[in-house]
Amino acid sequence: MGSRRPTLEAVAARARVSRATVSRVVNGQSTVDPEIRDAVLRAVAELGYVPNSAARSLVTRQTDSIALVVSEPPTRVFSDDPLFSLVVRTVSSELELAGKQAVLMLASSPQAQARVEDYVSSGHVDGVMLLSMHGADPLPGAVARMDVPAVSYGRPAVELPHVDNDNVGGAEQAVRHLLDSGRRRIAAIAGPQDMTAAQDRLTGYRDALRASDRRSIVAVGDFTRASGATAMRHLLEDDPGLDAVFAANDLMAVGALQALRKAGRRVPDDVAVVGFDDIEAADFTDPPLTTIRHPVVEQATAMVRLVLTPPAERASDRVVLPTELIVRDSA
Amino acid sequence: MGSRRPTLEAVAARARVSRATVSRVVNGQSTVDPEIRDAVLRAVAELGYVPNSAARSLVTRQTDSIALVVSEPPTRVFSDDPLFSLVVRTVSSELELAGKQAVLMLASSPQAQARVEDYVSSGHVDGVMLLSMHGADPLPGAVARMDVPAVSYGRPAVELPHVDNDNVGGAEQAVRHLLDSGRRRIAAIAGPQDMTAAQDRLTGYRDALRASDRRSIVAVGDFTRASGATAMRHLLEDDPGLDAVFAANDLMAVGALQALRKAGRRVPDDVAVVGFDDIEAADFTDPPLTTIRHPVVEQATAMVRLVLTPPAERASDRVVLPTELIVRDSA
DNA sequence: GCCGACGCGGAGAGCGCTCCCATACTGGGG
DNA sequence: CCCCAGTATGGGAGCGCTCTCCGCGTCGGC
Repeated sequence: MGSRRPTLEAVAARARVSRATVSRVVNGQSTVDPEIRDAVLRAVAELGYVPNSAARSLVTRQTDSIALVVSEPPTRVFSDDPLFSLVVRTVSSELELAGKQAVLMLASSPQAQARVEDYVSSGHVDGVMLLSMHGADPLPGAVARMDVPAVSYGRPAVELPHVDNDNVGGAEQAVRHLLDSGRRRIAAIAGPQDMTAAQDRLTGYRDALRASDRRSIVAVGDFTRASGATAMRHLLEDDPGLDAVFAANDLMAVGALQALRKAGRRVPDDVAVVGFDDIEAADFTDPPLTTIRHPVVEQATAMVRLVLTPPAERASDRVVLPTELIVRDSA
Repeated sequence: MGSRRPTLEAVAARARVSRATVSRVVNGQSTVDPEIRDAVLRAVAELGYVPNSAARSLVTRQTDSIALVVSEPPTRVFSDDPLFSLVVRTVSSELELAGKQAVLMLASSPQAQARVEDYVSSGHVDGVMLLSMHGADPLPGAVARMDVPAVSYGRPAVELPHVDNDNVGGAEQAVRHLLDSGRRRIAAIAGPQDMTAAQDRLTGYRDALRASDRRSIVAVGDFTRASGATAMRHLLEDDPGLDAVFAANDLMAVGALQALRKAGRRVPDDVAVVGFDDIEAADFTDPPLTTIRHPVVEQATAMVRLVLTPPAERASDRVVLPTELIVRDSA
């Protein structure tokens, strides 16, 4: 083992051809005589030749790997884990299909961010995918300025190609469902407003209410269950007559469910509840949660496709995927 | 934008020194006159120079990245997700501390495995970490044969440096706890025997029983909840007099809990139950599950340390981390 | 029968970097 | 005052690969 790996040169010598010819064979060019091609292939097999990737990418200027940058502090929100896992897995296997490799980078700390920037600008990767939800995150901006294709999972705060689910439309869907079932006084528990998803969901709620000429009543949470419960209590104090609530994510909806029960309101009889995300647990709550499902796998797939498509050939720099209303018992 | 990135050469020209000197400065060698060093640094900053990693690793023969190869079919076992997520995060940030990058690779299909082998042997990475639990997995064997440091998370079926938790000891701990609390007839629900962890846990169970001269009674599950319930039913049929059960993982323990309830046995009064893993849900079962916790983060950290240490300098090729008995209400 | 076209293989440059080695220059001791 | 050690800098080779020429040979058409 210790010995150096065989080079193109060695293969060429063994097959009695030139380096160029071996290169042509290895890279699958058609202009090679079948007989010579076979000889080369045999030499490759005998020597166990594998091209040196550093040498190759030095001249081709591409690396066949794409970075997936996750810029959330680890396990920040518990509900992120399944999402993280699913997105990582989808991205990775989708990339594999295209003959590319996923390089996972965490960018939780400022130093880590700097490392990411260096890594990317040193030409390690052919593209960058961002998984980052906070508006204050400096990374999307930084990445957008580098001359490497970059896309984001979810709408970033800055101008950057991205694929998002239709948060506005999903929220509208939720509220319209409430409206259609005869609810009159529909409150919202909004998410942290430094996240675009939270902003968009609030916008959807407002749009839907405005369209039907109803007043909005909003409490803001931070996407955790506890904050959902607190927000629900406030909402109940402010407007005891409310008969429905739209929570910007399921975790907060679960909190709302608990607060509602504690306040003696029946769900859905007295108050209807709709969540957002369709997390695993939504099916196990009491009552099971009506919610908005968004296509995580499709979104990840679309993101991969986007980053792999040269900007010039893209139909659009922005993909928005439809959401789906999942009706269970809570509304 | 658009234009080529500046090279060492450009920096040298601007700083009016030679390439070699710039290289020395960039790589932090001490033998450079402070004045010249400053001039170089200034040129670097002005030009926004970042070293080309391909060129560098072509000559240094190292890439500063390490592969993390996950060879489970995606989301096979639901309980794997948190583990996957935690290990990935730990490995990634631990590697970052050492100035290395994590390259995540999925090797679920045979083609993907082949890709991994090519990737590794083409010199893309300086080391490989394996996350694979099945004995039938051919990858550990393949990787062990290449001249790149490889380590495994969990004991692999083949000879390969690894860091594992003490599955044998943990199972012994569990059984001993049962023994100490006066249980006389202790059954086991074993995991799939093509996984080393499952083998070891069964061994621990047997060892502990043998030490106290008791007979073992074993049903085999596949680490899922449903299989735990089924196994429990069988155990109850075979030996209605049993008063304790050790399940090789928590998911199966949860299944056992359900089967026990359905059979009218009270836990822990009639039958004591101990699980393994200490998953999130172990705290929420009824009754809360007594279980064996193993140090996931420490294990991942130790694995990183192992792969980063040249074989010659290693104290040992095998690290085994202690487990901890978490006593709740089920036993 | 000659010439152009075309197909295929080879030579060689060069990608951006590191590192060995030679060279210049400094200072201290004899 | 000269020489030699010691130290900082430059020159240059070469890592392994791709790709652009270039040339050779063959074939077909007029």
